[in-house]
Amino acid sequence: MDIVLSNTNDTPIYKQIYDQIAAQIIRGDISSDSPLPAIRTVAAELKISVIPVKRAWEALEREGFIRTMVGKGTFVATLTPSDIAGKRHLMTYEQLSKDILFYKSLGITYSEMMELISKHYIEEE
Amino acid sequence: MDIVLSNTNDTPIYKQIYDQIAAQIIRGDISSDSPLPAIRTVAAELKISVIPVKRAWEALEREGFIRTMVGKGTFVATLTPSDIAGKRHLMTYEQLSKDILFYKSLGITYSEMMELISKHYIEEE
Amino acid sequence: MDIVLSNTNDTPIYKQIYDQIAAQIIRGDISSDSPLPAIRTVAAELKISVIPVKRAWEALEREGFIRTMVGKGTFVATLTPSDIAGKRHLMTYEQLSKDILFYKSLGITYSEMMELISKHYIEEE
Amino acid sequence: MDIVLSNTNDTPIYKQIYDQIAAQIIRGDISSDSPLPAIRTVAAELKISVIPVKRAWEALEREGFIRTMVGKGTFVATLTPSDIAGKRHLMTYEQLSKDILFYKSLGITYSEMMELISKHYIEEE
DNA sequence: GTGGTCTAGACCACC
DNA sequence: GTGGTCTAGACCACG
Repeated sequence: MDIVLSNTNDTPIYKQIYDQIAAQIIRGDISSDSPLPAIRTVAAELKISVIPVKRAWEALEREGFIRTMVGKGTFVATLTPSDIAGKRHLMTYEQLSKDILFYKSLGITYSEMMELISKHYIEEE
Repeated sequence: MDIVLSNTNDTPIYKQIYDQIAAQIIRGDISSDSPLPAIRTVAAELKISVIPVKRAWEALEREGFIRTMVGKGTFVATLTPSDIAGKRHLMTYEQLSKDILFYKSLGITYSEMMELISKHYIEEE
Repeated sequence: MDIVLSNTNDTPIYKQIYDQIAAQIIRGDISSDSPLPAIRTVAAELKISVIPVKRAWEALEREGFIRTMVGKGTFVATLTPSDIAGKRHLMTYEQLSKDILFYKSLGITYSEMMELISKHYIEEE
Repeated sequence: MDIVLSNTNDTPIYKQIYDQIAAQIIRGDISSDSPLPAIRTVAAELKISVIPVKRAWEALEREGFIRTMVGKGTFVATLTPSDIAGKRHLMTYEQLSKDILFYKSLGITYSEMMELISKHYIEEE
């Protein structure tokens, strides 16, 4: 479980956990059907309460990333490549459309956008 | 005052107002020194309380977009083109870097990103 | 009437007028019994409404700086040197005690205060 | 939380709270990272609405005195001595320069000023 | 439990 | 008329 939490960030803790696990599944860092650590273990490792971890797990289950088997633990769902592609699309689409609208509303043109993206992608490598 | 509020959106009302007015000033839709409608007028038009309007106005003043004269009203600040460019940069930069990090964490490559942007820019025209 | 108004300042206009005229009387720039310009004249010169000028005049009269003679105009009151000393004391005392309390609450010591004052008095000459 | 509110004072409640908390942090009466009471607790203790308390907290956060963690509470920021010195300077400088200008406009000389300060500092001890 | 936001109404100072 | 501040109450998200 490679999870890094940030306090300076205003993103809620449960969301940070959700995003990072979802990303790891989408990227294939965690493979289908592999077991996830127990909620309490994660909470202890991250030195936080179990509540946000539980909320993240619930969200992951709701979105089909993981499945819980009572008494046995939680496991990454059985995902086909097309499942993963679909989920990846889902996670990018919503935020992206919000952002694009925002940038367009500021009068950012397509070419300016392209330039900004390139710059950031290169800058941060 | 072209302001459109969304309830389905989880963005707070005052932030929606702030973003839209700031965008209008940045785009030049509202010119320097022109008066803004009274906060109570805006509140009435949008059928909301004065509080979120007031909060938006306060934020706009804090960021130098407008200036308030008690008893006289609020006015767009006197902004030079470079002022505007600076504010535009400020409003895009922070959000963008957050977003880029998010997309990269999902394993989105540079070319995929470019593709997504193009698609959205074209799609929504 | 040497009056300079500031919009950037959050001090109300009527108070700015009041303060400046009172200061001119205290300093002796305007002598006892000399006539003040008509309210409308001042308003026109300062390019503001008559209302704040009127409020300033009322405050000046209330504090004994000027007296109004209906149909004849307003005049600086007849002030003895000790009257002036008293008024000067009045205008400094209230603000000063507020300020001192504020600076003391921030843990500013007497010697620090002295140093700051010296610095500002010299700096701004 | 030693906060004393004044009704006779024309300073808004939220400003009084802000000033006093900021002063306590600057003086070191409240140490870095220590928790502040819940805004609703403070509101109840002071027998006022949560609004002015919230506004004070927001201003304190904006100025870097405290940091808020939703669901956990608010805490004094982690401040180095030089941070504190900087904030102290900031809070004194602006007000002082305003005051000095005011007193100078009344014809108060440097030596008179010094005398007044001494008198007040001694008087109120 | 915590903070974040909003409503509906009120009173005040300033122009 | 304008903005500035406050109350008393409510509902929500987060931990």
